[in-house]
Amino acid sequence: MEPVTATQGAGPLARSRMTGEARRQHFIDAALHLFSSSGFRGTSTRAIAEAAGVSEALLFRHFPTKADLYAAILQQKARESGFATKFETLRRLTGRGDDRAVVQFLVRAILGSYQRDPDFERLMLYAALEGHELARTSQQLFGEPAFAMLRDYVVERQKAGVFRAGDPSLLVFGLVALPAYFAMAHRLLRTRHMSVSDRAATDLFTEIVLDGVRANGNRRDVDNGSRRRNGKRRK
Amino acid sequence: MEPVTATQGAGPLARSRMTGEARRQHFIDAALHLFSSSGFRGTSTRAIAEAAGVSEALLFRHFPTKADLYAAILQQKARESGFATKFETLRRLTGRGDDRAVVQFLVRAILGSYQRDPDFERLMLYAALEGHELARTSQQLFGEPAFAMLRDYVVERQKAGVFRAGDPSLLVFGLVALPAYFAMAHRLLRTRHMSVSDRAATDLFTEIVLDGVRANGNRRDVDNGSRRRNGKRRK
DNA sequence: ATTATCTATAGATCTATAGATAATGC
DNA sequence: ATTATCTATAGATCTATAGATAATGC
Repeated sequence: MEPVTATQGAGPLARSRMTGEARRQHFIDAALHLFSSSGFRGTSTRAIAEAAGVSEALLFRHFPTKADLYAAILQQKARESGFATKFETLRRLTGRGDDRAVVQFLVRAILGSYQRDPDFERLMLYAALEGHELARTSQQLFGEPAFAMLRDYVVERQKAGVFRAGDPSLLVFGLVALPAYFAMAHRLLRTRHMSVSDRAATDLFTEIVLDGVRANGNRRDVDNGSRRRNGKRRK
Repeated sequence: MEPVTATQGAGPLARSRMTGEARRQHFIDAALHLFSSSGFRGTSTRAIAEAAGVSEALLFRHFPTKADLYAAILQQKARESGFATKFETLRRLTGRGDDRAVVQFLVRAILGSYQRDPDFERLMLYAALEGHELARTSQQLFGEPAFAMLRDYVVERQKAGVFRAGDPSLLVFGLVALPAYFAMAHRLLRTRHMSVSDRAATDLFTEIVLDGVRANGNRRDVDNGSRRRNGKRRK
Protein backbone atom coordinates (compact mmCIF):
# COMPACT_ATOMS: atom_id res chain seq x y z
CA MET A 1 0.00 0.00 0.00
CA GLU A 2 1.33 3.42 -0.92
CA PRO A 3 1.03 6.39 1.38
CA VAL A 4 -1.95 8.53 0.59
CA THR A 5 -0.97 11.58 -1.39
CA ALA A 6 -2.94 14.75 -0.95
CA THR A 7 -2.47 16.18 -4.41
CA GLN A 8 -2.78 13.31 -6.84
CA GLY A 9 -0.11 13.29 -9.55
CA ALA A 10 1.75 16.22 -8.06
CA GLY A 11 4.92 14.17 -7.61
CA PRO A 12 6.27 11.72 -5.07
CA LEU A 13 7.00 14.36 -2.46
CA ALA A 14 3.46 15.72 -2.28
CA ARG A 15 2.56 13.69 0.84
CA SER A 16 -0.49 14.55 2.82
CA ARG A 17 0.51 16.51 5.89
CA MET A 18 -2.05 16.42 8.63
CA THR A 19 -2.28 18.63 11.67
CA GLY A 20 -1.03 17.01 14.85
CA GLU A 21 -4.49 16.37 16.19
CA ALA A 22 -5.76 14.89 12.93
CA ARG A 23 -2.78 12.58 12.65
CA ARG A 24 -3.19 11.48 16.21
CA GLN A 25 -6.80 10.54 15.55
CA HIS A 26 -5.74 8.88 12.32
CA PHE A 27 -3.37 6.62 14.26
CA ILE A 28 -6.08 5.76 16.75
CA ASP A 29 -8.46 4.81 13.97
CA ALA A 30 -5.88 2.76 12.14
CA ALA A 31 -4.70 0.97 15.27
CA LEU A 32 -8.13 0.08 16.64
CA HIS A 33 -8.78 -2.53 14.00
CA LEU A 34 -5.31 -4.03 14.28
CA PHE A 35 -5.37 -4.27 18.08
CA SER A 36 -8.87 -5.65 17.83
CA SER A 37 -7.77 -8.36 15.41
CA SER A 38 -4.49 -9.43 16.95
CA GLY A 39 -4.35 -8.04 20.46
CA PHE A 40 -1.76 -5.75 21.99
CA ARG A 41 1.21 -8.06 21.66
CA GLY A 42 0.13 -9.36 18.28
CA THR A 43 0.12 -5.89 16.74
CA SER A 44 3.47 -4.34 15.84
CA THR A 45 4.12 -0.63 15.66
CA ARG A 46 5.38 -1.30 12.15
CA ALA A 47 1.98 -2.72 11.18
CA ILE A 48 0.22 0.30 12.67
CA ALA A 49 2.44 2.79 10.88
CA GLU A 50 1.96 0.87 7.64
CA ALA A 51 -1.81 0.89 8.04
CA ALA A 52 -1.66 4.62 8.70
CA GLY A 53 0.56 5.13 5.66
CA VAL A 54 3.36 6.91 7.51
CA SER A 55 6.63 6.09 9.24
CA GLU A 56 6.99 4.42 12.59
CA ALA A 57 8.95 7.40 13.85
CA LEU A 58 5.91 9.60 13.42
CA LEU A 59 3.84 7.19 15.45
CA PHE A 60 6.30 7.50 18.31
CA ARG A 61 6.19 11.27 18.09
CA HIS A 62 2.49 11.14 18.87
CA PHE A 63 2.56 8.28 21.35
CA PRO A 64 5.79 7.84 23.35
CA THR A 65 5.11 4.13 23.71
CA LYS A 66 2.88 1.56 22.10
CA ALA A 67 1.06 1.22 25.42
CA ASP A 68 0.22 4.94 25.32
CA LEU A 69 -1.51 4.51 21.97
CA TYR A 70 -3.40 1.53 23.33
CA ALA A 71 -4.47 3.50 26.38
CA ALA A 72 -5.58 6.41 24.22
CA ILE A 73 -7.82 4.10 22.21
CA LEU A 74 -9.43 2.54 25.27
CA GLN A 75 -10.00 5.92 26.88
CA GLN A 76 -11.48 7.53 23.81
CA LYS A 77 -13.75 4.55 23.12
CA ALA A 78 -14.89 4.44 26.70
CA ARG A 79 -15.73 8.13 26.61
CA GLU A 80 -17.76 7.98 23.43
CA SER A 81 -19.48 4.70 24.28
CA GLY A 82 -22.46 6.55 25.70
CA PHE A 83 -22.16 4.61 28.91
CA ALA A 84 -23.34 7.46 31.11
CA THR A 85 -26.53 7.89 29.10
CA LYS A 86 -27.28 4.18 29.11
CA PHE A 87 -26.57 4.01 32.80
CA GLU A 88 -29.08 6.78 33.46
CA THR A 89 -31.71 5.19 31.25
CA LEU A 90 -31.24 1.95 33.11
CA ARG A 91 -31.60 3.70 36.44
CA ARG A 92 -34.83 5.33 35.29
CA LEU A 93 -36.27 2.05 33.99
CA THR A 94 -35.39 0.01 37.07
CA GLY A 95 -37.21 2.58 39.17
CA ARG A 96 -40.46 2.00 37.33
CA GLY A 97 -40.95 -1.69 38.02
CA ASP A 98 -41.50 -2.46 34.37
CA ASP A 99 -39.39 -5.60 34.09
CA ARG A 100 -39.96 -6.08 30.40
CA ALA A 101 -38.75 -2.57 29.66
CA VAL A 102 -35.62 -3.16 31.76
CA VAL A 103 -34.80 -6.48 30.15
CA GLN A 104 -35.55 -5.28 26.67
CA PHE A 105 -33.32 -2.29 27.17
CA LEU A 106 -30.50 -4.50 28.46
CA VAL A 107 -30.79 -6.93 25.59
CA ARG A 108 -30.90 -4.12 23.04
CA ALA A 109 -27.99 -2.27 24.59
CA ILE A 110 -25.80 -5.37 24.65
CA LEU A 111 -26.64 -6.66 21.17
CA GLY A 112 -26.44 -3.10 19.86
CA SER A 113 -22.94 -2.50 21.19
CA TYR A 114 -21.59 -5.61 19.56
CA GLN A 115 -23.35 -4.81 16.31
CA ARG A 116 -22.25 -1.19 16.16
CA ASP A 117 -18.68 -1.60 17.24
CA PRO A 118 -17.50 -5.21 17.18
CA ASP A 119 -13.89 -4.00 16.94
CA PHE A 120 -14.16 -2.25 20.25
CA GLU A 121 -15.82 -5.18 22.00
CA ARG A 122 -13.17 -7.50 20.61
CA LEU A 123 -10.49 -5.09 21.83
CA MET A 124 -11.98 -5.07 25.30
CA LEU A 125 -12.14 -8.85 25.46
CA TYR A 126 -8.52 -9.05 24.33
CA ALA A 127 -7.54 -6.44 26.89
CA ALA A 128 -9.30 -8.37 29.66
CA LEU A 129 -7.62 -11.63 28.63
CA GLU A 130 -4.21 -10.03 28.31
CA GLY A 131 -4.75 -8.42 31.69
CA HIS A 132 -4.16 -4.80 30.76
CA GLU A 133 -4.44 -2.29 33.51
CA LEU A 134 -6.94 -0.21 31.58
CA ALA A 135 -9.26 -3.16 31.15
CA ARG A 136 -9.38 -3.44 34.92
CA THR A 137 -9.95 0.29 35.30
CA SER A 138 -12.66 0.19 32.70
CA GLN A 139 -14.29 -2.72 34.48
CA GLN A 140 -14.21 -0.79 37.74
CA LEU A 141 -15.54 2.35 36.12
CA PHE A 142 -18.34 0.85 34.04
CA GLY A 143 -18.82 -2.83 34.75
CA GLU A 144 -19.02 -2.72 38.51
CA PRO A 145 -21.48 0.17 38.90
CA ALA A 146 -23.77 -1.38 36.29
CA PHE A 147 -23.55 -4.73 38.02
CA ALA A 148 -24.27 -3.16 41.39
CA MET A 149 -27.30 -1.34 40.06
CA LEU A 150 -28.72 -4.49 38.51
CA ARG A 151 -28.06 -6.35 41.72
CA ASP A 152 -30.03 -3.80 43.72
CA TYR A 153 -32.81 -4.04 41.18
CA VAL A 154 -32.89 -7.84 41.51
CA VAL A 155 -33.04 -7.64 45.29
CA GLU A 156 -35.93 -5.20 45.10
CA ARG A 157 -37.88 -7.36 42.66
CA GLN A 158 -37.24 -10.41 44.80
CA LYS A 159 -38.71 -8.58 47.79
CA ALA A 160 -41.73 -7.73 45.67
CA GLY A 161 -42.12 -11.44 44.98
CA VAL A 162 -41.69 -10.99 41.26
CA PHE A 163 -38.21 -12.40 40.72
CA ARG A 164 -37.31 -15.88 41.88
CA ALA A 165 -35.29 -16.52 45.03
CA GLY A 166 -31.55 -17.08 44.86
CA ASP A 167 -28.23 -15.26 45.07
CA PRO A 168 -28.91 -11.83 43.49
CA SER A 169 -25.47 -11.75 41.84
CA LEU A 170 -26.24 -14.99 40.07
CA LEU A 171 -29.58 -13.62 38.94
CA VAL A 172 -27.83 -10.61 37.42
CA PHE A 173 -26.04 -13.06 35.15
CA GLY A 174 -29.46 -14.39 34.27
CA LEU A 175 -30.27 -10.91 32.99
CA VAL A 176 -27.20 -10.30 30.87
CA ALA A 177 -25.60 -13.65 30.00
CA LEU A 178 -27.85 -14.59 27.10
CA PRO A 179 -27.39 -11.48 24.95
CA ALA A 180 -23.75 -11.11 26.00
CA TYR A 181 -22.73 -14.67 25.23
CA PHE A 182 -24.67 -14.74 21.99
CA ALA A 183 -23.08 -11.51 20.82
CA MET A 184 -19.62 -12.77 21.69
CA ALA A 185 -20.08 -16.02 19.81
CA HIS A 186 -21.82 -14.32 16.93
CA ARG A 187 -19.82 -11.16 16.39
CA LEU A 188 -16.43 -11.81 17.94
CA LEU A 189 -15.61 -15.45 17.54
CA ARG A 190 -17.68 -16.00 14.42
CA THR A 191 -18.41 -19.47 15.69
CA ARG A 192 -21.92 -19.32 14.24
CA HIS A 193 -22.68 -17.76 10.93
CA MET A 194 -26.35 -17.40 11.54
CA SER A 195 -28.56 -15.22 9.46
CA VAL A 196 -30.86 -14.12 12.20
CA SER A 197 -32.38 -10.70 12.46
CA ASP A 198 -31.37 -8.66 15.47
CA ARG A 199 -35.01 -7.80 15.92
CA ALA A 200 -35.97 -11.47 16.25
CA ALA A 201 -33.09 -12.14 18.64
CA THR A 202 -33.97 -9.14 20.78
CA ASP A 203 -37.60 -10.14 21.15
CA LEU A 204 -36.90 -13.80 21.84
CA PHE A 205 -34.08 -13.13 24.28
CA THR A 206 -36.19 -10.63 26.16
CA GLU A 207 -38.89 -13.23 26.75
CA ILE A 208 -36.44 -15.99 27.66
CA VAL A 209 -34.65 -13.80 30.16
CA LEU A 210 -37.87 -12.50 31.69
CA ASP A 211 -39.34 -15.95 32.16
CA GLY A 212 -36.03 -17.21 33.46
CA VAL A 213 -35.66 -14.74 36.29
CA ARG A 214 -39.27 -14.38 37.28
CA ALA A 215 -40.68 -16.42 40.09
CA ASN A 216 -43.10 -19.20 39.46
CA GLY A 217 -46.56 -17.89 38.66
CA ASN A 218 -45.40 -14.49 37.44
CA ARG A 219 -44.98 -15.42 33.83
CA ARG A 220 -47.99 -13.56 32.57
CA ASP A 221 -47.63 -10.53 34.83
CA VAL A 222 -46.67 -7.02 33.80
CA ASP A 223 -47.36 -7.84 30.22
CA ASN A 224 -47.67 -4.79 28.03
CA GLY A 225 -47.92 -5.44 24.37
CA SER A 226 -46.64 -8.93 23.70
CA ARG A 227 -48.75 -10.73 21.14
CA ARG A 228 -47.66 -14.18 22.27
CA ARG A 229 -49.38 -14.03 25.64
CA ASN A 230 -53.08 -14.65 26.03
CA GLY A 231 -53.79 -15.32 29.71
CA LYS A 232 -53.99 -12.18 31.84
CA ARG A 233 -54.42 -13.92 35.15
CA ARG A 234 -52.66 -12.30 38.11
CA LYS A 235 -51.36 -14.24 41.04
CA MET B 1 14.27 -20.63 39.46
CA GLU B 2 17.01 -23.23 39.25
CA PRO B 3 16.74 -26.28 37.07
CA VAL B 4 15.48 -29.28 38.95
CA THR B 5 18.29 -31.65 39.87
CA ALA B 6 17.54 -35.34 40.21
CA THR B 7 20.13 -36.17 42.83
CA GLN B 8 20.14 -33.32 45.33
CA GLY B 9 23.59 -32.18 46.34
CA ALA B 10 25.36 -34.43 43.86
CA GLY B 11 27.00 -31.49 42.12
CA PRO B 12 25.98 -28.97 39.48
CA LEU B 13 26.19 -31.45 36.61
CA ALA B 14 23.74 -33.91 38.08
CA ARG B 15 20.80 -32.63 36.06
CA SER B 16 17.64 -34.63 35.79
CA ARG B 17 17.56 -36.44 32.50
CA MET B 18 14.11 -37.47 31.42
CA THR B 19 13.14 -39.88 28.72
CA GLY B 20 12.01 -38.27 25.50
CA GLU B 21 8.36 -38.95 26.13
CA ALA B 22 8.48 -37.65 29.70
CA ARG B 23 10.25 -34.47 28.66
CA ARG B 24 7.78 -33.89 25.87
CA GLN B 25 4.92 -34.15 28.34
CA HIS B 26 6.82 -31.92 30.75
CA PHE B 27 7.02 -29.22 28.09
CA ILE B 28 3.33 -29.54 27.37
CA ASP B 29 2.48 -29.14 31.04
CA ALA B 30 4.80 -26.19 31.51
CA ALA B 31 3.59 -24.44 28.36
CA LEU B 32 -0.13 -24.84 28.99
CA HIS B 33 -0.17 -22.36 31.82
CA LEU B 34 1.96 -19.84 29.97
CA PHE B 35 -0.06 -19.98 26.76
CA SER B 36 -3.19 -19.80 28.87
CA SER B 37 -1.98 -16.68 30.65
CA SER B 38 -0.50 -14.75 27.75
CA GLY B 39 -1.68 -16.34 24.54
CA PHE B 40 0.38 -17.78 21.71
CA ARG B 41 2.14 -14.60 20.71
CA GLY B 42 2.56 -13.43 24.27
CA THR B 43 4.44 -16.54 25.30
CA SER B 44 8.09 -16.82 24.26
CA THR B 45 9.91 -20.08 23.77
CA ARG B 46 12.45 -18.71 26.20
CA ALA B 47 9.76 -18.39 28.88
CA ILE B 48 8.60 -21.94 28.21
CA ALA B 49 12.11 -23.39 28.43
CA GLU B 50 12.69 -21.43 31.61
CA ALA B 51 9.48 -22.73 33.17
CA ALA B 52 10.49 -26.24 32.20
CA GLY B 53 13.95 -25.70 33.67
CA VAL B 54 15.86 -26.64 30.52
CA SER B 55 17.34 -24.96 27.47
CA GLU B 56 15.40 -23.61 24.54
CA ALA B 57 17.34 -25.90 22.21
CA LEU B 58 15.84 -28.91 23.91
CA LEU B 59 12.38 -27.51 23.40
CA PHE B 60 13.02 -27.27 19.67
CA ARG B 61 14.29 -30.85 19.59
CA HIS B 62 10.89 -32.00 20.78
CA PHE B 63 8.76 -29.51 18.86
CA PRO B 64 10.20 -28.24 15.57
CA THR B 65 8.28 -25.00 15.93
CA LYS B 66 6.44 -23.16 18.65
CA ALA B 67 3.23 -23.75 16.72
CA ASP B 68 3.82 -27.51 16.91
CA LEU B 69 3.96 -27.35 20.68
CA TYR B 70 0.79 -25.29 20.74
CA ALA B 71 -0.94 -27.77 18.48
CA ALA B 72 0.21 -30.69 20.63
CA ILE B 73 -1.35 -29.05 23.68
CA LEU B 74 -4.66 -28.40 22.00
CA GLN B 75 -4.82 -31.91 20.59
CA GLN B 76 -3.95 -33.60 23.85
CA LYS B 77 -6.38 -31.51 25.83
CA ALA B 78 -9.12 -32.12 23.31
CA ARG B 79 -8.51 -35.86 23.48
CA GLU B 80 -8.60 -36.08 27.26
CA SER B 81 -11.47 -33.63 27.69
CA GLY B 82 -13.94 -36.50 27.79
CA PHE B 83 -15.93 -34.86 25.05
CA ALA B 84 -17.02 -38.15 23.46
CA THR B 85 -18.43 -39.44 26.75
CA LYS B 86 -20.26 -36.21 27.47
CA PHE B 87 -21.60 -36.14 23.95
CA GLU B 88 -23.02 -39.64 24.36
CA THR B 89 -24.54 -38.84 27.74
CA LEU B 90 -26.16 -35.79 26.21
CA ARG B 91 -27.53 -37.87 23.35
CA ARG B 92 -28.99 -40.36 25.80
CA LEU B 93 -30.59 -37.66 27.95
CA THR B 94 -32.10 -35.73 25.06
CA GLY B 95 -33.76 -38.94 23.93
CA ARG B 96 -35.63 -39.31 27.19
CA GLY B 97 -37.59 -36.09 27.18
CA ASP B 98 -36.45 -35.20 30.67
CA ASP B 99 -35.67 -31.55 30.17
CA ARG B 100 -34.45 -30.94 33.67
CA ALA B 101 -31.93 -33.75 33.36
CA VAL B 102 -30.68 -32.36 30.06
CA VAL B 103 -30.32 -28.82 31.33
CA GLN B 104 -28.78 -29.86 34.61
CA PHE B 105 -26.24 -31.97 32.77
CA LEU B 106 -25.38 -29.07 30.46
CA VAL B 107 -24.99 -26.62 33.31
CA ARG B 108 -22.86 -29.06 35.29
CA ALA B 109 -20.70 -29.97 32.33
CA ILE B 110 -20.02 -26.34 31.45
CA LEU B 111 -19.39 -25.08 35.00
CA GLY B 112 -17.37 -28.22 35.72
CA SER B 113 -15.05 -27.76 32.75
CA TYR B 114 -14.19 -24.24 33.77
CA GLN B 115 -13.70 -25.26 37.36
CA ARG B 116 -11.54 -28.29 36.63
CA ASP B 117 -9.38 -26.80 33.93
CA PRO B 118 -9.61 -23.02 33.72
CA ASP B 119 -6.20 -22.94 32.02
CA PHE B 120 -7.51 -24.98 29.14
CA GLU B 121 -10.67 -22.92 28.73
CA ARG B 122 -8.62 -19.75 28.80
CA LEU B 123 -6.29 -21.23 26.19
CA MET B 124 -9.22 -22.07 23.95
CA LEU B 125 -10.68 -18.59 24.25
CA TYR B 126 -7.30 -17.08 23.42
CA ALA B 127 -6.94 -19.46 20.48
CA ALA B 128 -10.36 -18.50 19.17
CA LEU B 129 -9.59 -14.79 19.51
CA GLU B 130 -6.17 -15.13 17.92
CA GLY B 131 -7.76 -17.12 15.14
CA HIS B 132 -5.62 -20.24 15.31
CA GLU B 133 -6.40 -22.96 12.83
CA LEU B 134 -6.71 -25.54 15.56
CA ALA B 135 -9.33 -23.51 17.36
CA ARG B 136 -11.41 -23.62 14.21
CA THR B 137 -10.81 -27.36 13.83
CA SER B 138 -11.71 -27.91 17.43
CA GLN B 139 -14.88 -25.89 16.98
CA GLN B 140 -15.80 -27.98 13.94
CA LEU B 141 -15.01 -31.23 15.73
CA PHE B 142 -16.70 -30.54 19.06
CA GLY B 143 -18.66 -27.33 19.03
CA GLU B 144 -20.68 -27.84 15.90
CA PRO B 145 -21.86 -31.40 16.52
CA ALA B 146 -22.89 -30.48 20.05
CA PHE B 147 -24.70 -27.41 18.77
CA ALA B 148 -26.46 -29.45 16.09
CA MET B 149 -27.60 -32.05 18.58
CA LEU B 150 -29.01 -29.41 20.90
CA ARG B 151 -30.70 -27.75 17.99
CA ASP B 152 -32.43 -31.00 17.02
CA TYR B 153 -33.45 -31.44 20.62
CA VAL B 154 -34.94 -27.95 20.73
CA VAL B 155 -36.90 -28.55 17.52
CA GLU B 156 -38.28 -31.77 18.92
CA ARG B 157 -39.36 -30.18 22.18
CA GLN B 158 -40.92 -27.31 20.31
CA LYS B 159 -43.01 -29.78 18.31
CA ALA B 160 -44.04 -31.38 21.57
CA GLY B 161 -45.25 -27.98 22.70
CA VAL B 162 -42.90 -27.91 25.66
CA PHE B 163 -40.32 -25.37 24.50
CA ARG B 164 -41.34 -21.91 23.39
CA ALA B 165 -41.53 -20.96 19.72
CA GLY B 166 -38.65 -19.14 18.04
CA ASP B 167 -35.50 -19.77 16.02
CA PRO B 168 -34.10 -23.06 17.42
CA SER B 169 -30.50 -21.83 17.10
CA LEU B 170 -31.30 -18.88 19.32
CA LEU B 171 -32.95 -21.18 21.84
CA VAL B 172 -29.78 -23.28 21.99
CA PHE B 173 -28.05 -20.17 23.27
CA GLY B 174 -30.77 -19.99 25.86
CA LEU B 175 -29.61 -23.40 27.06
CA VAL B 176 -25.88 -22.76 27.27
CA ALA B 177 -25.29 -19.00 27.54
CA LEU B 178 -25.95 -18.59 31.25
CA PRO B 179 -23.47 -21.15 32.58
CA ALA B 180 -20.96 -20.40 29.81
CA TYR B 181 -20.97 -16.64 30.30
CA PHE B 182 -20.91 -16.91 34.06
CA ALA B 183 -17.97 -19.31 33.98
CA MET B 184 -16.06 -17.05 31.61
CA ALA B 185 -16.59 -13.98 33.75
CA HIS B 186 -15.97 -15.88 36.95
CA ARG B 187 -13.02 -18.14 36.11
CA LEU B 188 -11.32 -16.53 33.13
CA LEU B 189 -11.68 -12.80 33.39
CA ARG B 190 -11.93 -12.66 37.17
CA THR B 191 -14.32 -9.79 36.76
CA ARG B 192 -16.35 -10.96 39.76
CA HIS B 193 -14.77 -12.42 42.85
CA MET B 194 -17.89 -14.03 44.12
CA SER B 195 -17.88 -16.61 46.80
CA VAL B 196 -20.74 -18.67 45.52
CA SER B 197 -20.91 -22.41 45.76
CA ASP B 198 -20.96 -24.25 42.47
CA ARG B 199 -23.80 -26.31 43.83
CA ALA B 200 -25.96 -23.23 44.36
CA ALA B 201 -25.10 -21.88 40.93
CA THR B 202 -25.86 -25.17 39.24
CA ASP B 203 -29.28 -25.47 40.84
CA LEU B 204 -30.28 -21.88 40.22
CA PHE B 205 -29.02 -21.78 36.65
CA THR B 206 -30.82 -25.02 35.87
CA GLU B 207 -34.14 -23.51 36.96
CA ILE B 208 -33.56 -20.21 35.20
CA VAL B 209 -32.64 -21.89 31.93
CA LEU B 210 -35.54 -24.32 32.12
CA ASP B 211 -38.11 -21.64 32.78
CA GLY B 212 -36.54 -19.47 30.12
CA VAL B 213 -36.83 -21.92 27.25
CA ARG B 214 -40.10 -23.58 28.17
CA ALA B 215 -43.32 -22.41 26.64
CA ASN B 216 -45.85 -20.54 28.65
CA GLY B 217 -47.75 -22.84 30.97
CA ASN B 218 -45.07 -25.55 31.10
CA ARG B 219 -43.22 -24.23 34.09
CA ARG B 220 -44.37 -26.88 36.47
CA ASP B 221 -44.16 -29.80 34.05
CA VAL B 222 -41.69 -32.68 34.16
CA ASP B 223 -40.74 -31.72 37.65
CA ASN B 224 -38.84 -34.42 39.42
CA GLY B 225 -37.31 -33.54 42.72
CA SER B 226 -37.13 -29.77 43.00
CA ARG B 227 -37.91 -28.59 46.48
CA ARG B 228 -38.91 -25.12 45.37
CA ARG B 229 -41.91 -26.21 43.38
CA ASN B 230 -45.25 -27.01 44.99
CA GLY B 231 -47.89 -26.98 42.28
CA LYS B 232 -48.03 -30.21 40.26
CA ARG B 233 -50.71 -29.16 37.85
CA ARG B 234 -50.27 -30.39 34.28
CA LYS B 235 -51.41 -28.42 31.30
C1' DA C 1 9.81 29.81 12.49
C1' DT C 2 7.35 26.02 13.43
C1' DT C 3 6.09 21.48 13.02
C1' DA C 4 4.96 17.27 10.44
C1' DT C 5 7.46 13.92 8.52
C1' DC C 6 11.33 10.93 6.97
C1' DT C 7 15.68 7.80 6.89
C1' DA C 8 18.68 5.23 9.42
C1' DT C 9 19.77 2.68 13.17
C1' DA C 10 20.46 1.01 18.12
C1' DG C 11 19.48 -2.39 21.22
C1' DA C 12 16.41 -5.85 22.89
C1' DT C 13 14.04 -9.98 22.08
C1' DC C 14 12.35 -13.76 19.54
C1' DT C 15 12.44 -18.29 16.90
C1' DA C 16 15.28 -21.67 15.36
C1' DT C 17 19.75 -24.18 14.18
C1' DA C 18 24.62 -26.06 14.45
C1' DG C 19 27.61 -28.48 16.78
C1' DA C 20 29.47 -30.09 21.18
C1' DT C 21 28.99 -32.73 25.63
C1' DA C 22 27.37 -35.72 29.11
C1' DA C 23 24.26 -39.22 30.87
C1' DT C 24 22.18 -43.68 30.06
C1' DG C 25 21.64 -48.57 28.35
C1' DC C 26 23.79 -52.39 26.44
C1' DA D 1 26.05 -46.57 20.97
C1' DT D 2 22.38 -43.91 21.74
C1' DT D 3 20.09 -40.02 23.10
C1' DA D 4 19.08 -36.17 26.25
C1' DT D 5 20.92 -32.01 26.95
C1' DC D 6 23.84 -27.78 26.61
C1' DT D 7 26.32 -23.41 24.74
C1' DA D 8 26.63 -20.27 21.28
C1' DT D 9 24.79 -17.88 17.70
C1' DA D 10 22.30 -16.54 13.25
C1' DG D 11 18.85 -13.94 11.36
C1' DA D 12 14.42 -11.84 11.79
C1' DT D 13 11.56 -8.67 14.03
C1' DC D 14 10.24 -5.41 17.41
C1' DT D 15 10.14 -0.91 20.08
C1' DA D 16 12.10 3.31 20.33
C1' DT D 17 15.46 7.24 19.34
C1' DA D 18 18.60 10.59 16.85
C1' DG D 19 19.07 13.66 13.58
C1' DA D 20 17.82 15.41 9.03
C1' DT D 21 14.33 17.37 5.69
C1' DA D 22 10.33 19.36 3.81
C1' DA D 23 5.83 21.48 4.19
C1' DT D 24 3.11 25.06 6.38
C1' DG D 25 1.96 29.61 8.61
C1' DC D 26 3.39 34.06 9.65
